[in-house]
Amino acid sequence: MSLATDKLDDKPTLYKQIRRDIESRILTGEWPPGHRIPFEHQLMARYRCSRMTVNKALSELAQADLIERRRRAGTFVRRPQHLSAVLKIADIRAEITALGRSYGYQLVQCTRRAASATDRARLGVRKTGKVIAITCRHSADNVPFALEDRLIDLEAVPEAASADFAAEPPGSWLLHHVPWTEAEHTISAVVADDRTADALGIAVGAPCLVIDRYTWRSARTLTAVRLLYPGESHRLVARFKGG
Amino acid sequence: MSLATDKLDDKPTLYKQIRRDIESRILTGEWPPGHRIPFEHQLMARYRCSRMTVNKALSELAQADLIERRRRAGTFVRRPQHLSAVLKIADIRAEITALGRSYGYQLVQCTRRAASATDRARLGVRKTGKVIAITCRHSADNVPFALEDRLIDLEAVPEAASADFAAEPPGSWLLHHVPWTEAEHTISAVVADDRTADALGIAVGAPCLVIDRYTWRSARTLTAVRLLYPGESHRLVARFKGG
DNA sequence: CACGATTATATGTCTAGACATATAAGTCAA
DNA sequence: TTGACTTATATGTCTAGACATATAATCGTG
Repeated sequence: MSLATDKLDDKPTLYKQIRRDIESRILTGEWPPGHRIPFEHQLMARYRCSRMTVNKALSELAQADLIERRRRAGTFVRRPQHLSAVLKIADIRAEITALGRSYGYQLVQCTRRAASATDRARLGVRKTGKVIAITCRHSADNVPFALEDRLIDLEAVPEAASADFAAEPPGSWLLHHVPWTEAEHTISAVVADDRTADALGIAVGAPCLVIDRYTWRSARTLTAVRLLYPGESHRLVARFKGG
Repeated sequence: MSLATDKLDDKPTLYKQIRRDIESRILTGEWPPGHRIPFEHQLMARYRCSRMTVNKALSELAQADLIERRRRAGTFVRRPQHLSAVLKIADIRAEITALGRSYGYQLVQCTRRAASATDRARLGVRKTGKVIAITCRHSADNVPFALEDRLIDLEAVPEAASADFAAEPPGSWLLHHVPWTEAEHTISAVVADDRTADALGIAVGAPCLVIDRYTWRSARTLTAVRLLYPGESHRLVARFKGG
């Protein structure tokens, strides 16, 4: 699962910018599966570079299975490749709409506070600063899909103070407004406590799949999020080809 | 995480041959982790090609995290990465030893029987044939690591009849004796039932991470396996870099 | 010896071409 | 209509250069 490769604090190079631009359009759903990406010669013109530079960006996206390239036909956005896609997508809205289901969002709670000891541990910061704590729920076809519990470091992401998380899911907002250099996902399992069970409409003690995601920009934690999926219903699927 | 390798029937191109040669030396252990692979200019000379061709091969291997490239220092074989290991490796023994822990294996049950309706559904076959059902436990440093529940279709894998699953874990045996063309992993969460709790030494009702893996050879299911990992202890970690 | 400055070198990116090749689309005949 | 043939075109691979940049090694100095 080699996902992307390069730190953002690298000197941005042209091919990485091209790759990023395209990847971002795909991951946000702006270019849905099946969409044909501009031809290499069009990208050459847009970015005023040689074909090899465009080709390098597209080749890497193809190697990551984000796009499919067909001679004479062009380059197309692939359907999400299961696990890697699920793990890559930082945006549940895109995940749900990619499944062809209707997306719903409810903000449960959003508070701004000085970082508690727990918050600081979670974000890996020492200094006490302000944080935003968000709890919200994502649903697919009006059925609860995932419960999100997020902490945003306001020192690292001051712009978040002015975002309206009642209108836009924090994942989407961050993806569009905040560049990051590194992310880590951890998958585990827990049983639902009262609050989780209530929010997801499942029984207390029912299994939940957990994805913890930490996002950094140059060694500084921007946000920590825990996503809880009803364990029996939601599945991460990865399909491989052997040799 | 592109596990998908290039088709064998591709016209072999030079950069692919270079990539394959190097990959093969790494995977066979001929070039162990830390080994410095030849410099680009040496590979240029060996393959009589331009640097861009060598560079393309090496870049792809680097994107796949098989090698690490450092300016001025050279290119080095990387240690196997964790998530890709978990998802790629069809063999828990390799997974545990890759973590530097001691591997233990206990066969709990191994029966050979005519496929029940449940078995047939799980394997996706219609005809009633013989199957082998295996339950076994893997441990790391003498602590239960995973419980395995496997079904092997004896029609599709007749050689399995003569394997000794008391001596060798079925995953290892299959990996070494049976070629496959496709595999699918599904990750979900459940709570431990009596039997699972007992086998893994955890409480009934404790969360477990589940990996279901199906393996096919040309549309024919060879084996279906469910792996249960104690949910709090075992974690699948994926780390990404942004661009 | 310790440490800062310099240098050599391997990789990183990029160009402006070239020819190869798969294939969608168009053409034409049965 | 259908099948066979042709053509146009987008991607696939490759070259022989160029300059940039990080850093291991070396050198020099206190």
